[in-house]
Amino acid sequence: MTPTSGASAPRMTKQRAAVLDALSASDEFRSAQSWHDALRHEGSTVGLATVYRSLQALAEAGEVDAVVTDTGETLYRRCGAVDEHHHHLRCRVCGAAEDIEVPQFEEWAEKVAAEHGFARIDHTVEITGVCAACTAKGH
Amino acid sequence: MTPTSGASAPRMTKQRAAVLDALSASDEFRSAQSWHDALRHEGSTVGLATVYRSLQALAEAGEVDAVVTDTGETLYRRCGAVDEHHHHLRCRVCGAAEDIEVPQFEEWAEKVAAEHGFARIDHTVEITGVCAACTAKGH
DNA sequence: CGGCTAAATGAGAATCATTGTCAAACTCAG
DNA sequence: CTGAGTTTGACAATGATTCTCATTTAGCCG
Ligand SMILES: [Zn+2]
Ligand SMILES: [Zn+2]
Ligand SMILES: [Zn+2]
Ligand SMILES: [Zn+2]
Repeated sequence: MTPTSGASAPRMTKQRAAVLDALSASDEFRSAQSWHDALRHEGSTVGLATVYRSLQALAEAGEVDAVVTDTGETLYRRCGAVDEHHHHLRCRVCGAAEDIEVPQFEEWAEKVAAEHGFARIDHTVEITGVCAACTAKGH
Repeated sequence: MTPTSGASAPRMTKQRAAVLDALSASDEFRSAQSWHDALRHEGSTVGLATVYRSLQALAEAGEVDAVVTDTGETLYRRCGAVDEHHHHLRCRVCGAAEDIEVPQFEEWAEKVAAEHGFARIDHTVEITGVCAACTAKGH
């Protein structure tokens, strides 16, 4: 065992940096496969598995947000407010999204859950639609 | 083409009835596979594909509710308030759930979306946790 | 600056939930 | 009852995500 306690920070490999870069350059929610494509188009040779692993790690670390679509696909996005808990208004067509806060929702959820005897509460609040740009394009 | 207009109501086959029965006998959110298992254990010989098709049809018809878990699995449940729009407080361990209403949420969502130029709004609000029974069992 | 070792990568196989295929079985209007 | 269009079921095919494992590499030490 390593004498130093705690979990060491993940290594900063060039591929992880590339993933982070790509995410930082766009404000859209995209799937792992989509981010992988983007990286390849930029000349990177990252493997698909690595993109999946990086995104998962980043999501767990709270560096990026992840949402699951109604088709089961997981989409990732680097949000402006890193680490801050928030929700999203996302375009189903292009993935563009904005962070939003839902007034008093957290408190309300806690209360309702407690009233029903539920513990270890978690919640999902997402609003989707078609953004102005996509609507203009006829979507 | 059939002279009568519109889509005819889906046929009531014994397997679709069986699926509906199973759903009506439980208040838990379960996956298609899980419902299929349950039906088989009851002696039914329904095929897995049929269970999937039935659940989808029922969900589209608004007869049952469907939620997508964070692992991408779709869970189905026959809710007390059929056809009424509502949200859920669900146990991540056993699937037990209760219908809940979120005060003024729909109106709020519409407003926020409109302010951002989004059209064809939809939303997801789900609260999950571990129910009292499951907590007692040490989950 | 090398050397070293555990962590990270990539190519491809393997999973898993879900969907598609198509011949056979079935519902139900007439 | 009968015929025609539906629905079913066994199984193949998908598609997203995960796993395997040999190979590379980041980060640490001297
Ligand atoms: Zn966000
Ligand atoms: Zn858009
Ligand atoms: Zn419900
Ligand atoms: Zn429970």
